[in-house]
Amino acid sequence: MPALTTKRSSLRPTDDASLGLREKNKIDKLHRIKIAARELFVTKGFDDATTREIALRAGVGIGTVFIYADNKRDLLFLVANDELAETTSKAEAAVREDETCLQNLLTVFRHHYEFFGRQPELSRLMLREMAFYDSGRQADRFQATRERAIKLVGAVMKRALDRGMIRSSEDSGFIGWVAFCIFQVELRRWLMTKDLDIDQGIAALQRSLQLFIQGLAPAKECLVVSKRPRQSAGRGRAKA
Amino acid sequence: MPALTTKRSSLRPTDDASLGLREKNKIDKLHRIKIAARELFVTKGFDDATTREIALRAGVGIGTVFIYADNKRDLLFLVANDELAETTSKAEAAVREDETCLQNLLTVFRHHYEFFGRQPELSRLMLREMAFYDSGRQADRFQATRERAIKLVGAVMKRALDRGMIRSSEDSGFIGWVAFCIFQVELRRWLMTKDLDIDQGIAALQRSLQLFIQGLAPAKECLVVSKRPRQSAGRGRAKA
DNA sequence: GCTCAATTATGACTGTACTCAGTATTGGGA
DNA sequence: TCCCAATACTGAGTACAGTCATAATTGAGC
Repeated sequence: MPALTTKRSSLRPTDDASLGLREKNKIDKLHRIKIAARELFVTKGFDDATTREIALRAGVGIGTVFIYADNKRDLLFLVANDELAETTSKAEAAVREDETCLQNLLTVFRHHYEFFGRQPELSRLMLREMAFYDSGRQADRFQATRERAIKLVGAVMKRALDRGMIRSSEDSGFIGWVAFCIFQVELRRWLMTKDLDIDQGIAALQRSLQLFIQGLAPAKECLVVSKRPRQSAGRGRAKA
Repeated sequence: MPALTTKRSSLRPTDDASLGLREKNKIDKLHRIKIAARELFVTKGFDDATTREIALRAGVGIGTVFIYADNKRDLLFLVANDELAETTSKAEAAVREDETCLQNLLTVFRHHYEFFGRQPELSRLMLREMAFYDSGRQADRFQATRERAIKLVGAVMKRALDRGMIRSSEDSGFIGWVAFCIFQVELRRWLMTKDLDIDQGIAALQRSLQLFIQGLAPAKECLVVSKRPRQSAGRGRAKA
């Protein structure tokens, strides 16, 4: 069981004497709600974990829960935000100046596969909201972290462009975006598989990214030589 | 168990004397529920349309609604399935033997942009489920139509490969899948914009797909050989 | 320490999706 | 025609997410 709790970098429960009682209580309540929600989501699943039970376990009233998260879905992000931000930071740190573009992409994405693979059911729910979130308190932060990840992929691409390892008329941010598109959909597909084998998932992603890098351009010589084999006789599907 | 929806090509309310009363009633009820759900979803939005009101308007009991759809989300698919299937069929028919790969892709995807742009709020909800649906009665059919669209993109790619308009060591089905990945995420992004201008959305998609087709290869030998202006690519954009 | 406006917490209450035990309808067999 | 099992329909009932008027807590000014 890998540590479910976050690094103690940011929100620590209750020290820091500089804060007033009011502030300390708020931080503490938030922390308890976070812990309770995580435990119940993980053990019972999202639907079967009731907000009342979360409130009970956190030792707060039901109304209090909805001060810290806008709705039940938002609780999901509350639970995941710290860990996801940390995942992105680790991915940032793992990028290597001297590696190939593809290798760096796979490194970044592997960190995310590991994160999402840890709690598949919750990940599926989170990814569902990732696309169209209704700006809840916590979903905002989630989205911000996602932007950071997209930027990171763009940075990887920029480095590769600068060093001449790849070539394109488009700018690195846009290239990163397209790579991120592929990552997102591949991740989704992987999360629907049974065993969730990371190496297998990454291998599939690698294949897609390799295809993206290679492109589909016909080698010029081929175009020149070949005389467009016109087999347009049958199988015409076009109508009207 | 006879399927609820697939008996006839397009469910018309109540003719076909060969059917028993029982069957006819079922088809009729389903039809009324579909109409009622569509009207209320469109006028009041998904959240504000209550299942009770849908039942009332359809002239059935609330329990009956949940015989035909597994849950409220499933009602969404009930409403959209016919139209989406039709959209895919139209897209299939619009593919042209003599067009470029990119052009055919854009034609297929434009049909889908038009469909989803018609009811943006409902589309966003539907797309949310597209990735991870919890196999409700209607969601299954939705997913099947999606598979058909992926196959269609693969077929477009196959044709382009066969005619030498594109080149790749990968098979057409897989190439189609990657193109579909890009389409999906671009569509999602487009649906989050304010004005939902189709030409604008398609232009963005085109840029991504063009990048995919071009690739990022530093083109070792290709670069050396390429003295020829690639005239065949000069088709530019579609009707727009 | 005391006062009191500002902030934070609370849980009874509301409206919702969805269930299921019971009722009504159908069609084939007599 | 009538009967009755199989099928389809129903709405009162249940459990839930989320609200909001009220209560409790805090800390600055005295």
